[in-house]
Amino acid sequence: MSAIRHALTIKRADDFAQWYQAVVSQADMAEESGVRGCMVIKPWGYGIWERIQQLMDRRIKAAGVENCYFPLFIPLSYFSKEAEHVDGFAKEMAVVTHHRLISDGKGGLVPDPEAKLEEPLVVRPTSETVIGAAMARWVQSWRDLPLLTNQWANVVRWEMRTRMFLRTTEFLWQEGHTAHATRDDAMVETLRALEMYRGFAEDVLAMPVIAGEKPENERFPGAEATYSIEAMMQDGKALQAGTSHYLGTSFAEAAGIRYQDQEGGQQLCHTTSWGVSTRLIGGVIMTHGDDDGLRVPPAIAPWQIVILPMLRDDDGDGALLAYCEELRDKLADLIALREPVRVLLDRKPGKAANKRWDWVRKGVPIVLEIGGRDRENGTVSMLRRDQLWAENGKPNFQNHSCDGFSSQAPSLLEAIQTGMLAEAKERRDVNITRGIASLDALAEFFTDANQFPGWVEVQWSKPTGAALDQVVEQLKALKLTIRNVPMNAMPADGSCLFTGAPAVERIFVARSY
RNA sequence: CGGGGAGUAGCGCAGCCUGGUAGCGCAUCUGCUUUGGGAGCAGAGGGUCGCAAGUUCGAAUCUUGUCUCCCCGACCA
Repeated sequence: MSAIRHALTIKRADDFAQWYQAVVSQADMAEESGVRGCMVIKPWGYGIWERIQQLMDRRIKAAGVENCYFPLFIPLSYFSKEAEHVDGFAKEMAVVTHHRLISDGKGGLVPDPEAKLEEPLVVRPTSETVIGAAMARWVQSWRDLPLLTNQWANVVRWEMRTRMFLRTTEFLWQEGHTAHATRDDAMVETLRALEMYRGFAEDVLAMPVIAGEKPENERFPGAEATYSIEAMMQDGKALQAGTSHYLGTSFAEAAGIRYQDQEGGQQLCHTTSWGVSTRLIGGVIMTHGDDDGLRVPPAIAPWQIVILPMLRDDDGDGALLAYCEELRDKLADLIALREPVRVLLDRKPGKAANKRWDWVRKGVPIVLEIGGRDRENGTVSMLRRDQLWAENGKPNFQNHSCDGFSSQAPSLLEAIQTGMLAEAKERRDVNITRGIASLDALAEFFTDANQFPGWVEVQWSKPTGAALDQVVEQLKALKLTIRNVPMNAMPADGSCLFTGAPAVERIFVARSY
């Protein structure tokens, strides 16, 4: 085993943070941009995002939600209409104050004082306010409801500490915004979006998640209820991978989103918002990556199968390439995971054995290396990314007849997809601990010696206000946070870990990103 | 935003303390030999040392400022 020469030099177990960065760069997903906290997303990383976008967009539209696009700039005054909302975001907003530059006389440029904006524009950190203003125009009658909109956009939050894909200053996301006649309708939509995210994470990203409600202290600024999906990373930390908010009527009140009901009265709308971002890619890395780099679930792999011809710069190359092209065309006609198979014939110069490791680091599900002998015998030499190493410590190549491989390719890709989910699910389940009943026992469990503690499910009495603040402080001392209250948990049957009062529900407690 | 570390060739680094106009490995290019599994030998190209001021005859090296990245903390939908 120790003879294995891994494709990365840093291992997960040695330094998870460094390993994460190595995957991002070695898989050629993204790089630094020179702009604080902002990244350049390279073709492989962006290709994964495009797959996520495409499949998520399909689900959004299937729910009757329509795409729109709203401005990047939001007048500052829009924010001041909702007090909690502005408090939540004030500290991290980029502000545009001028619209022209002039020479500073020293060869540089400075904002022209003459060109100061009357009202500063905020670069959107999220679009509730500007979309709310539009909704106020679009909704007049009960017949206009529900109003179901979504936008794919970039947003900016001036975070103090950034990490590629997980928390960048600018990030890409989708934000759904809906308006409804009643609280019940809005809650149904909030939970529909949550369930959409849960299903997407598991079926598409092969990333098991816990869907649940966030505690009061973790709510979106201005929301009445916030729900999240939480995924467990391989270091045992939790990643909030998507959120859905029931906003009540406070945003409707701030923006004036009202409708006339069937009795002729004016009513405030109940609104929701929900989003997932490029952070999902960080989740995929930390769920599926290994000591050889990324592993991309087939559903979101820009290329699912890469063919590497073993060219020798001689007369045989033409026939070999023709053989590979024929195979590529055949595979591209197949359907796997309900879409045409995405197969690349990599004709770039270089030895197949070298290019193989680039694709391993990128995490392509299947690599086919094909040489002259394969062409003569009608075979392919296959390497599965999820079964990379043979017991002898060498790459685990498997030989198939060309026809045999083609006929199996769709089911193979589907098996890799479900296998990755099963593996991640098992790892998550064995790293959830139950039965810890006191704060001391919790502290004991999360000692520094326990390198991969995972999550703990505890029971609590759901304190609010100052009592909740105290709980949050106690957890903070242990570097812990409440992740969420899982939707489908067993009913509580014990006492509160924090207060000793009878417990009312179960919550997950963990370290988090 | 506080504490610590770092920015020198595409990538990874040495040189800096004790100023004298730049070096190693990988990658790249050329040639030859190899080649069914991350090739070998020989040769070559490539850097205003993050940026800006200052000290100096002279700055990668010393001083100050600034930008960016990494780690820890605070913050964080």
